Amino acid sequence: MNGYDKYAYEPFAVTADLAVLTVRAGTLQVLLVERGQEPYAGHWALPGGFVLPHESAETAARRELAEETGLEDVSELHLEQLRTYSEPGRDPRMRVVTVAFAALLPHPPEPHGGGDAAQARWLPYDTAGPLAFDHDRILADAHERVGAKLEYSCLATSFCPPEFTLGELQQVYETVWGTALDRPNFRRKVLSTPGFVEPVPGAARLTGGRGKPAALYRAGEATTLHPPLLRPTPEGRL
Amino acid sequence: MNGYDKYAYEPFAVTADLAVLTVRAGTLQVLLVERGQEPYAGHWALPGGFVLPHESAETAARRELAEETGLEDVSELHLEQLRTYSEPGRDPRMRVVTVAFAALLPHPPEPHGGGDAAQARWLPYDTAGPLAFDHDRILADAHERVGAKLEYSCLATSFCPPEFTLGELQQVYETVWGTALDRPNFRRKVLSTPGFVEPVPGAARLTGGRGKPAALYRAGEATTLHPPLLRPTPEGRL
DNA sequence: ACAAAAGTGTTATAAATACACCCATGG
DNA sequence: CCATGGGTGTATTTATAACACTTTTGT
Repeated sequence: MNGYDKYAYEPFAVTADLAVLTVRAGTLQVLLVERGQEPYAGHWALPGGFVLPHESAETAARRELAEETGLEDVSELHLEQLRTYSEPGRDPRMRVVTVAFAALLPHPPEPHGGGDAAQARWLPYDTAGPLAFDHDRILADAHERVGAKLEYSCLATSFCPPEFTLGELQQVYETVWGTALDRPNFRRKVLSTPGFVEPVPGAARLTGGRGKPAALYRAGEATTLHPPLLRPTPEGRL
Repeated sequence: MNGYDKYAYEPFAVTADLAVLTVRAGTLQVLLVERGQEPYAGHWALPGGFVLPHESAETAARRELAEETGLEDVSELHLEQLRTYSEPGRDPRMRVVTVAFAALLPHPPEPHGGGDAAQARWLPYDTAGPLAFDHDRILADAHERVGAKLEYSCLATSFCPPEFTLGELQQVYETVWGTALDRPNFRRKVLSTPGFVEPVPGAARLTGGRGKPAALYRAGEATTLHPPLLRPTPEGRL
């Protein structure tokens, strides 16, 4: 803690990278950018960029999110700080410490493609091939974290538009977890948790072209689920 | 992503700070160091220090932990990455990005006091007054995270010596959560979770000077708890 | 008429909760 | 013999899981 010579060490660059996730047509999708330069030119990578001197990592992440998606108001979106990746050698050029975030979007706008990236696109999570740097791992961590948070938080509504059906909400769980859920039980669970969702007087039919019109709900005040909604057979089982 | 001039920006310093927690005599205690220099000279702070050019944040945290506690083998201890604190102005001297970790220790060795700190000491969590920088918040985040992980992981055994009684294990939960638990139910829950603890043939009596000698257990193979062991009345209740 | 999706009801099982009670030891 | 902590048993309540069944729409 002594000295504090700003230039005593090789400087660290700090970046904020984003795993922007959405659920569309029953699949989990990620917003990826194609790199235009070496290293990893032509590879897909998570959007992100340097944290500027006056910014916090979260501010930088929000700025990158707005640039990449073209959304005007990004201030209300849930940003989940995942963890920080600081292994030496992550980036061949210099020492980069990356603070990773997960963002959950409802109905995805077509990506802006602005900024430095060659192009930005939504790609299915499963086929999001080998990514640049250690972004495969960051993306996997994001998936795991979001899956876990669905169990004990009301986060799932972040994937939904302002008004949604219980079927859509259930599809969020099923898509992220990769398992089917029993509809009656899911319904009871959600409705019996005070503040998870609240009904909207009026109904629309959305899920498919067919079927009975579903009642609409809005996200409620609650943020946590008690008791939690556990995944059928979690991986960590012994 | 263009240019990559290492010195284009004001450099960021990256530090790894530690919330080292232990349970002693029914209280949650934190390892704190007294600062010898401005700013916050005389204030208590979390131990920590710069991440060196060749280190990851976790490696740096482990190094600091060894220096501060004087423990020889720190490689087996559980280090939990909490989150990264990057708000500008956290440190009045320069731009410091801190990756925070929580460490859980069994029977605490008296702190070494080595390194740059004036002195290091275990202090009760409750009375760990206002700390330097934003360390109050980091410490609170550590407490919250550890409390939450006790619910669905076998982390509690990290607070216990290699061989421990179920009473000691229960005391970890009660101390971290600040609530009393029903002993018979706790016992059943722990023993019915395969791989949480495994019995040691032999018994000792530890908790007080009195009472029936308690059977000893070792930590098992399992890392997660299914179903979880939920806190009686979690805060996020609506 | 049929498929598809929403919504309701019922039952069986498993888990969490709240106790009452006995056992072994130190003072 | 009593306080203290360990350990066992059991009933109640609550939550989960697995279904069968009705309703409303589009084709």
